[in-house]
Amino acid sequence: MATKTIKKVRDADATRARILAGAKKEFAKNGLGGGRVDEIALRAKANKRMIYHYFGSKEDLFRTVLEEVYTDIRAAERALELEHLPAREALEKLIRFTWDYYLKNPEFITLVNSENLHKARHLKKSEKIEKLFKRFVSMVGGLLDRGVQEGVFRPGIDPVQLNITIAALGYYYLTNRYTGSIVFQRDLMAPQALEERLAFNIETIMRLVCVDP
Amino acid sequence: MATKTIKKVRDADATRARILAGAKKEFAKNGLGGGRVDEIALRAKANKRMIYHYFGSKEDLFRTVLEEVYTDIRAAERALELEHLPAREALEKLIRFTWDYYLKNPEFITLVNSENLHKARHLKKSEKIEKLFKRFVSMVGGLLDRGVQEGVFRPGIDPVQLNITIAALGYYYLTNRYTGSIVFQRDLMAPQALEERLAFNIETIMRLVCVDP
DNA sequence: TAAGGAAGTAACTGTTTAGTGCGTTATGTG
DNA sequence: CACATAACGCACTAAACAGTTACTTCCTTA
Repeated sequence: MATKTIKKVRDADATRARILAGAKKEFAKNGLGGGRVDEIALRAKANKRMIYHYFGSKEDLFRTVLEEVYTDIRAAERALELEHLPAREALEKLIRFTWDYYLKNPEFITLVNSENLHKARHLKKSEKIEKLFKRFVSMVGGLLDRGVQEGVFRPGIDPVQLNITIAALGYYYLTNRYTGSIVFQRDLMAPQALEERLAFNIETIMRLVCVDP
Repeated sequence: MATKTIKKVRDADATRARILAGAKKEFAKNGLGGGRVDEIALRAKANKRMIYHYFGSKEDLFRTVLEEVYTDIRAAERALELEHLPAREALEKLIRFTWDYYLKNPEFITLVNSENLHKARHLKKSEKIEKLFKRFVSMVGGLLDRGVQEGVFRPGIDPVQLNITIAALGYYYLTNRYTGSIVFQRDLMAPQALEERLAFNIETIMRLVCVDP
């Protein structure tokens, strides 16, 4: 059966994409320092030479992976279209989304951690990131203003602090899932524990933001 | 001048301690995967052979470093003696302490991150950790109960969830200081920014816990 | 359809790495 | 003082590593 997208024996785009996906997995699992180029080639079913052909170096490959994951999460956030919801509903939806995204994309957290271990030196070289976030912060700022007008949110809350707080509540719990399960002696990843935590996070933010929580 | 503690040319305890301190720095800076044993020997002004003599392997050295930093933070927490303060004051003191400790001991955060990247496989082998935390959780539990009796805290708050939340608010901000400063386009580590964040964290927790915030 | 460039490969290089074998030197003890 | 033991250091190994050389194979297009 002939299809429009014939599977080529040689396909630059597909190979590049496989390498990127392989790199994401490998770096997420072992960090930048612990990640192995040979292992990435293996995962991507590509020759190691191709990695250097398409990405130049291990560090540049890591930078590209980072750009991709940041672009992805912001795109998913934009797709929520929070502008069309009442402020309170929109806020709860954002909290739920952030939690679910971290839960379903654990590599996002480990990659960001790895980048911070390296003092964000790869992100510094990236040009496309800053614009991405400006839009996001102003969206949350608009959401807060709208809530104040509706009479449901307290005025004077900094959108950046709120963003950080929403992220923090989910991120910390999930990035420390392993040590946390040991020191607190309970399975933090059990379905019920996850539900409880999300409810706790929503309550924490609502009490912080709402006039009448 | 003769002193009680003569500086010996050969001093097993001192060498062991220097290695441990060097390892803490190196692992904190580069993670377990990126940390180099040769570099640890250099930092510790010890021969690499001694590392294997005292600690057996790189992994066991990492485990020992982890045990040390967890023991240290819990010891500092105990020294707060929160039992002797009114509940509300005690809670605020705990929030401030957590923030300050992360700020002054940034290696704690990076080491814990590294351990979580490796799914806590070193902590799993450690025996002294669990007891350490049991005491801590029950202390916070007692604090919450006391606050309820005093009529200042809401009843029914899970001490583990509260612990996680207090830690999360500081930890996330500080572990993501580098990427955060880029994406939010403000210096998250500026003295004023740090003050503002601590105040925001205290408000978040107080609104969550207190009857009349 | 032929040519030229791009996609892809295997085998290599020089270096770095965790870990060791074995000899040397200081130190507490009888 | 002697001597056993523990502290220490040199110089090595085998493997792993990021990156490269030199080559072959396929695909596009003129």
